Amino acid sequence: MKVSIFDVAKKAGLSVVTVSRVLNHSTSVRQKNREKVLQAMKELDYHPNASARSLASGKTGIIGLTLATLHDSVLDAVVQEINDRLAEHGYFLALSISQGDEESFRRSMFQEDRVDGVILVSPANSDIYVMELKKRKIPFVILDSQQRNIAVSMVTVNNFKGGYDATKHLIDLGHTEIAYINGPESFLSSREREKGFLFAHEEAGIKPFGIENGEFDIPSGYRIASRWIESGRLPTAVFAADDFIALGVMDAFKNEGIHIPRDVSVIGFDDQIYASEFHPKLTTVRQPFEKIGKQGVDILLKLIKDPSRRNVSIEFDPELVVRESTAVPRSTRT
Amino acid sequence: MKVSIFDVAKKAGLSVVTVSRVLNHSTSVRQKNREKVLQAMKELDYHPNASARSLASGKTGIIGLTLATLHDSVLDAVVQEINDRLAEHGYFLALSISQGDEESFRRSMFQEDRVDGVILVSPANSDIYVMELKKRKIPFVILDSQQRNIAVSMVTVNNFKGGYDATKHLIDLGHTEIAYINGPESFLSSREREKGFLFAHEEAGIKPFGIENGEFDIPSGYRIASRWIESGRLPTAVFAADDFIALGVMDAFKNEGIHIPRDVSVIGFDDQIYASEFHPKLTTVRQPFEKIGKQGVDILLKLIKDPSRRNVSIEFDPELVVRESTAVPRSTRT
DNA sequence: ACATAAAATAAAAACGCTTAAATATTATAA
DNA sequence: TTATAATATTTAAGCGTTTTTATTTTATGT
Repeated sequence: MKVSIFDVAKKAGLSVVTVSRVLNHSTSVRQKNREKVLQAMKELDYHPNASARSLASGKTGIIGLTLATLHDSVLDAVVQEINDRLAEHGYFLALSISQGDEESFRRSMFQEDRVDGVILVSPANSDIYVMELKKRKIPFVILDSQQRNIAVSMVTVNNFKGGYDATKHLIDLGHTEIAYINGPESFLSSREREKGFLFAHEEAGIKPFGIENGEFDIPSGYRIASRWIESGRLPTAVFAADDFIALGVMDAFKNEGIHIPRDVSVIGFDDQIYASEFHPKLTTVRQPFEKIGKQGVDILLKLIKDPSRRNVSIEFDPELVVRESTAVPRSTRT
Repeated sequence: MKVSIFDVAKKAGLSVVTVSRVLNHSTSVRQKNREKVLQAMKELDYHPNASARSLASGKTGIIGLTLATLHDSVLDAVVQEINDRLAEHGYFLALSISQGDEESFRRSMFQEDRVDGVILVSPANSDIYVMELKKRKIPFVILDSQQRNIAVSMVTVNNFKGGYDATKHLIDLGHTEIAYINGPESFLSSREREKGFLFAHEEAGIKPFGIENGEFDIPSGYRIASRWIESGRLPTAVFAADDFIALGVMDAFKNEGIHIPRDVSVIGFDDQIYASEFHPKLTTVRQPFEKIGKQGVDILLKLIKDPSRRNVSIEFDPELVVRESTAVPRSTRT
């Protein structure tokens, strides 16, 4: 009892091709006939079958989105933006949460011509994705790449500059005892931010208070700050590789009555939502997530339209957002 | 130069049907021939075409997931579980972030036979979804429903019990001045938790300190706690309708030197990840997100297998998780 | 070894749409 | 009015599978 394009055609007194034409917004349909078709569709409660359309046209209207984990609120903004932009263009989003292991990838939707294109967000080991996607000739773009691969399209953020800006802000305030808590070394972003931190110190001719290694999470910040407290030797400012670390650091300090920013300044990275919801509001380096998502979609859509198009890489500058967690160091005060 | 099922059949010296059989894990294929086919597939780097399969079989292998927003870390666990379970069964996940307005729904993937089933998570106004899905005969299940609709399958949590348990915990500790900060009244969960809060008080024969209204976020908790501080009249314990509110409350108290749990006890709801990452670690009422996700998938899959199956509703009990943010009230101490 | 049941294979018909080529209609200009 | 160009429509051929239905092969019991 399914109503097909034939039924619509019959009801409208036209051919199926004409119906198909109005379905695909083709121009070659007389306005009068278009209305007839639309009317027939409505009366029959007709809904096109996506599988049939895909099979015939070779396009699925689906974009695959690969995430390493859902549990990354930083990505929410990017994904939301991707979702919205894609919806504007009539695409649907297929989700693939994959740790980047070969097996889960093989089972993923890329294998069956299910998608017109793919967006990879912060892929852990993008190599295996890139190889397969290229082989299968599926257009793709990498967001927040952890590799410096020239042969692919990607949009990234200048993490070196972000690290530099954050540190410079602290130095300009008068700090000379600045600690850096890094994210995992495996992340390019960690390494780049660290370089920026180091460069700012060199430039100012001062030595870092120290560099610690953590994960991108609250407990890392808490643990490391607690160690400082125990040791009795505190930095006057800390630059955390991400907001969660910074939040953990603040939590540890605040619980010991160490006031922020009076006693210690803290600056984060990302400007994810919680950064401005806790007090003092976190000074941080903002990543332009919306821009990243939008740009990623734009690039991908162009790639889909013209697969021979050459790859493009776009890098955005992050932006320093000064809020309440940084101030001049205590010793400088009158 | 696409390699199809015909090419595989020819290479293996068998018919396309046999190839199709091994593709669909049918039993009617001699082991020897199955291997031949698999071998041919590998040699030709054959990948089946999902659109063609869907068109012929009437099944897409895709499950639609509808979320009101991505920005709800509470849902991450549910979505993750759904993703994993679905992957186990060979399904893919199509994401639809929709505010529940009619228009975005019309444009959604449900309209073109794109999905075999749908999972609705915390839908704001599920009516329009339910109507359309039923009309289109698409199996679906609602998780964390905000409506008490009997004619659909859903899995929920007993929020009344959660509210009661949280409050009872506080009362058992000796508290008699307990405040409740509610989520939006529009949420069934808010109203139910409040009822549980009230019932525990009635049962104990005491009066609540007060009931406030907020959103499910950190600023709400902070704002309300700040008001209490300003007024100079504090409850000895506060039950927050969710962990974010609780975190906001703790932030406000801690910044004023009000110690938790010595001066004020705080209990949350959900047990989302941050609950145990800040200090003191938050006592809360845990929602079994994994179970909810798993059960939702199970129900949906059964519904897909047998659409005539009658609807089922499952309700899980939440679980009190006592950590560090609650203790006996100050006055009770020796 | 033979009849019979069971299992495997083959041929052909959908599945519902798009698209290229061919044909018919309408508009435009001479 | 007629020729020509521009537009719209139709006919027919796929798109790559699955799913009957019919046929052939293999296994089972006597």
